[in-house]
Amino acid sequence: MPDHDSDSLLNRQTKRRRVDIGVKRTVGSTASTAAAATTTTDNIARAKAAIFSAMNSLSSHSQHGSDTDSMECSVVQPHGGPGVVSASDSESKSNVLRKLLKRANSYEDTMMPFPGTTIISQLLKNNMAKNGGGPERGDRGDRGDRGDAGFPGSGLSNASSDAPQEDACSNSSQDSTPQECLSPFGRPPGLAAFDIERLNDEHLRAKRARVENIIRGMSHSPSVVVPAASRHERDHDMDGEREMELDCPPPQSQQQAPSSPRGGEVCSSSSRENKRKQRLPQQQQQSFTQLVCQRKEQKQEERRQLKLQLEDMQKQLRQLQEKFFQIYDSTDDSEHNDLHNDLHNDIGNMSEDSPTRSDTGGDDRGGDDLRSDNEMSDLDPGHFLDRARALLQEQALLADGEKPRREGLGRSKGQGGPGSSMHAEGKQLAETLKQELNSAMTQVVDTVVKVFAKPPRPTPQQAFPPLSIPPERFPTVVNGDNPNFHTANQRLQCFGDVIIPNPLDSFASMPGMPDATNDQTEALPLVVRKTPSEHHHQSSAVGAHGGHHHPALHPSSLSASMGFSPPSFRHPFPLPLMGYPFQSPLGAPTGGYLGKDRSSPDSMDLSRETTSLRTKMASGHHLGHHHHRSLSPAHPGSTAEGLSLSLIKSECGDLQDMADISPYSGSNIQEGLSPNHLKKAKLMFFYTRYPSSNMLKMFFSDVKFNRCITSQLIKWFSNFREFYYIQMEKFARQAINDGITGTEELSVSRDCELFRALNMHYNKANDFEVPDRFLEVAEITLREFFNAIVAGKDVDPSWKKAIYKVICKLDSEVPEIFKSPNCLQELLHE
DNA sequence: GTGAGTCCTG
DNA sequence: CAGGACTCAC
Repeated sequence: MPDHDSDSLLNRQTKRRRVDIGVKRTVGSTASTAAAATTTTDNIARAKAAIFSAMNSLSSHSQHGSDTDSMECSVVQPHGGPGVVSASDSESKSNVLRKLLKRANSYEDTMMPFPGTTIISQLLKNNMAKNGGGPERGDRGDRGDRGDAGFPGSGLSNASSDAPQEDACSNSSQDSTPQECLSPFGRPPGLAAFDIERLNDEHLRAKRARVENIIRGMSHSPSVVVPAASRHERDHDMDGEREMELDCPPPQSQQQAPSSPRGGEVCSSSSRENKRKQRLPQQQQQSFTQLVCQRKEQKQEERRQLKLQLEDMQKQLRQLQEKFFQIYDSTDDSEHNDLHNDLHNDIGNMSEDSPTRSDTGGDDRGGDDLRSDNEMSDLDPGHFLDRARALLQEQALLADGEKPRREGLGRSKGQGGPGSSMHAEGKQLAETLKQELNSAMTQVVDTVVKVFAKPPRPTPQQAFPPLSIPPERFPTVVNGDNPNFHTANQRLQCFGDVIIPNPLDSFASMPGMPDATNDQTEALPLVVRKTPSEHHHQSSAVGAHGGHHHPALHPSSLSASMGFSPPSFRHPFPLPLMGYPFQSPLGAPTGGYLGKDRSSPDSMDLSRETTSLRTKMASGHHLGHHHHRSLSPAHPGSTAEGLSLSLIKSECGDLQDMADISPYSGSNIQEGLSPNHLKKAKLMFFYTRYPSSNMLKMFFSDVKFNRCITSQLIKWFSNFREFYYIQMEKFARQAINDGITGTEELSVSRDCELFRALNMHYNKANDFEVPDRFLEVAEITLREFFNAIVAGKDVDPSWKKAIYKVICKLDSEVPEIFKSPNCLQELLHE
């Protein structure tokens, strides 16, 4: 996995870790890497074939799309008369396949309003076919179980026709035995069949029947036990492989779901089987009975997986149907007639044709196929169940009295009144829906196909089901009971999210899960995947501002990034910020400050200070600034400052009294220093360079003093002095350089450069008249520096201390007005 | 040990 | 302007 330069180290590490895990997993569970790779390729190829088939379903509305399908499946499919069932296996095979394909096309036609559903049906068809039947064929599964006999009412006579048919189509290579190639369930995969239980039972029974057939065949030819076994095993493996290729992915997504205990079962079972498989190479002579037992276990696992997958698909299908019904619920009856007719026909298709549909017989779709399907389904109790369910669903969605009309409509699909205006509207709606679904579907399909087409650089044979498997691979497959089966699938699943998006996942989650696409394209290897619903929920929850966060602690993005620390944030309304606007000496709390200073140079100063404060805040201090922001959005500067100061308080751990003061309490005592306090301190510097702590307390009586506040104020003045002395030294040296020889030539006036620099620093707004005394002190200081430098005292590291001593004695008394909290306002208004 | 102050850095 | 390191006096 290529590391992106822009990725942070953490991300890179994470990615690497994930990849490593993935590799470990794969390697750990792979007995034969090469074989596993081949199997993976096979799986990919098959998945590709399935995708292409689905795409064809989308793009091809033609009833003859079966040609394409068969071509892609590498199966030469002669076109025979529909409904003709040959007694020979090969013919039966062909017919069944053709039927299936045709049926699929007819589904496509009827399902056009639901492109996604069409694909789902395709996939389901594949799976169901592999599993040997449709959901509603549980009873038939019984029949098949009893003896592979043909189904009464079904045109198919072989018990194992359908699934292997698909297998043959997708794998296109196995010398499948007739039994394997023939499925007892030559019926269309019904999506409307919501009876999962029956489907699974049928599936299991079909598997069992096949296994028994295999056993029988093996027992009849002991002389060829090993080769036959190999062959059978290979076939079975291929079959299982194919099944897993489609079956596994959805279970994986569900495996991750905490609420899916079956996922764990599958996982454990898979691991168990893998272990078993790894042992098998040393037990080449083990009885086939044992293999059969294992096969049964595997079938059960597959069944469970299939069940989960079907559940997902059915959920999505229901969502689609409900949406569709809701859309047309508001339309009139005529619309219902037409659209519901179509829809129900589709549903009937998915549920292997409903009685109603069988009655009509005038469907647009292939009549023969449908009829045969109907014939089969008519005798199926499960079909009535499905039908009843569909009706109930309709009733729930439609107004009373709709049902009879619907029934009548059901009889004549496509007979909906074309002249109805509502019908036209409905058509428009349908078109819109189609387009939307088509676009979504196209996106997903393109993505999947793209991904599939890229990585393995498949050869033509790999792109589609390989025609043959290298003989040398047989032993591996046989011995390991297809050990690569799980391995490859695991690998596919593990990297499915990144490298190989599972086609089933994409399709399954497509209709109702817009996130599915993102989910798949996201680089989330080995990361626990949520079920689509979970995903959706999660994303929605995130969108809804993370329901997991405590309401009181809703940190803003900034606070979150800064590492908001609730414990240190005891007061809901930090006073530094809160109090500041209310006592602002510069004007009204709400805007007076900004309104006045914004136009003045001082506002820039304050902005700068604010910026610095913000910088400080951003430098890793923890503040509940989101409260400030929300409470005084009009005072970003003061807010920041207050925060900064409150931060200081927090850091000092002197927050005991903070909770006592509320910004609305009217108290003049602030918990922190505001920008105005800083400004005031600067102005005070014109009078005193070395204020004592007591003095500061006196002049900042509106501030609740603590160690931190005092230190802060002292630090302020220290900084003032620093700048002051720096300027003095600077100008003293400059004077020396200018050739001044005597201190008498040195003077500090209001228009001199030194004063301007100082005034700019302490009185940027120039809205305060600097006392003359300060000029005197500045002049004295400058001369001191000049003399010291001239005397060469600056060689002494502490040569300034003597100057400090002198200057500290020059402090003058600060006017009483500075003791007023509103001194700034008063001073600046003078 | 603590506070005040300075120096240096950012 | 703040913070850290450091010194120094108490």
